[in-house]
Amino acid sequence: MTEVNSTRLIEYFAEHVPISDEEKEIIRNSHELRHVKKKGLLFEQGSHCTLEAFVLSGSFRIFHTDSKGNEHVLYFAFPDWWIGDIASFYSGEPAGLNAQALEESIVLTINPDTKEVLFNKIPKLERIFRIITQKHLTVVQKRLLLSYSASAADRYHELLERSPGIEQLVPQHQIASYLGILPESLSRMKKQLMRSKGNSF
Amino acid sequence: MTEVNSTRLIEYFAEHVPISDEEKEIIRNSHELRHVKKKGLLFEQGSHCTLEAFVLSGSFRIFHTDSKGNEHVLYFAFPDWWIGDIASFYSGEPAGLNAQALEESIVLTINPDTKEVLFNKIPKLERIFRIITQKHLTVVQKRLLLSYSASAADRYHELLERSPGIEQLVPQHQIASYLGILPESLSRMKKQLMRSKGNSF
DNA sequence: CGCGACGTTGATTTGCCTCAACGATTGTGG
DNA sequence: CCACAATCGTTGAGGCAAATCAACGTCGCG
Repeated sequence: MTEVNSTRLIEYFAEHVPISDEEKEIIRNSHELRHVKKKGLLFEQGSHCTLEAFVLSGSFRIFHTDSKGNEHVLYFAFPDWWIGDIASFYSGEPAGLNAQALEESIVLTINPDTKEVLFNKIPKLERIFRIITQKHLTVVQKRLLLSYSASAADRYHELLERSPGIEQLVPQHQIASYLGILPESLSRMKKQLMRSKGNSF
Repeated sequence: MTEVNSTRLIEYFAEHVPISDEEKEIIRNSHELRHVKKKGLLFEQGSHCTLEAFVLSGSFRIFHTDSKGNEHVLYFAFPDWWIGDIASFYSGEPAGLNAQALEESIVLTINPDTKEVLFNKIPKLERIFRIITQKHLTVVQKRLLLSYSASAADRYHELLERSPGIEQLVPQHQIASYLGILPESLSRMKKQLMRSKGNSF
């Protein structure tokens, strides 16, 4: 079972660099299969985040709860995505993020020590994670700049372009949270957009 | 001359992983020393960003100009920082960022092809850049969440804590730009802060 | 000196928040 | 299988932080 499900992760790595059979075995043995129930938490703010997870099936929201108790979605994760709290994972500090399953989900997890061993055994994996992290960084940088320069409506359109079909996958109030606005505001915004779009016919 | 100045970069790498004399030579030969005049641009929005630069002396602002012509500072860079437009550097797409020297500055630059060769010759450098990128990512993620959850005043305090002395290094209107607000708003905010702080004595 | 860059202040507007109430839908325990 | 609660989206009234537009003083510098 585990072997079967690790297959997707191996394929994923192999898309970046060639992986030998021996290395595949090492990768398989470094990860653990884990089921997460709907609304189940993979890691939690305040506790040490001791895992990074590769999503095999299902979906997650990674969010932060601020001092006023409000939740802010940092990103959503779907199959082939990695989730984790990098700062906590590598430093041992308490996590600043939560990862919650939006539905019944299956992931492959790895802990910090095992990941370090894995990097030592297969150094070329460092390259893959460098590239993944760079891609993630460019997206977050773009979102930061948009949060300064663009209206909520513009950010909404940017999200829809970058993640088509997102509206069918996550409830609207969580999209609002991702955009940094309240559900009420998104609801009003959509009404406005419908009106101006509708009028143009 | 070049050798002398490359020293800091070698030291910087050596803080992460051991570097042999032979490798030092490779690193030296991969980078070019470059002087940048005050207000000079290291790379520019719309053109392919063909360099990453390690700051030896001076300082930079990395900013984006939006469709309305407004500039937004993504970050400031000081000695020991890397600057570049990752997306453009690796993909060849037009850059979305500008890098401008705030003062007379000196950097070491590397181009994409040379960097790839460098990674092949010294694979353990991948690890260093993975770690650098991760650190950068955590900072940007935190700023993104703060832009949603915190007031401009809170973001201002966060900046001062994370970069003490920044006010002596960068003009106030550029700090406002970094915070995502207008210079007028920062000015008013500081007056307010002075008042409430002053009153507590 | 004169010009441009920078910071300040004022008056007004606006995008989004806050608080509150209310249907519709989902799901769940009795 | 129904009854009730929870979740989700919508709508309204009012408020606030920051933007906008405009004017003005100061400083540094070619």
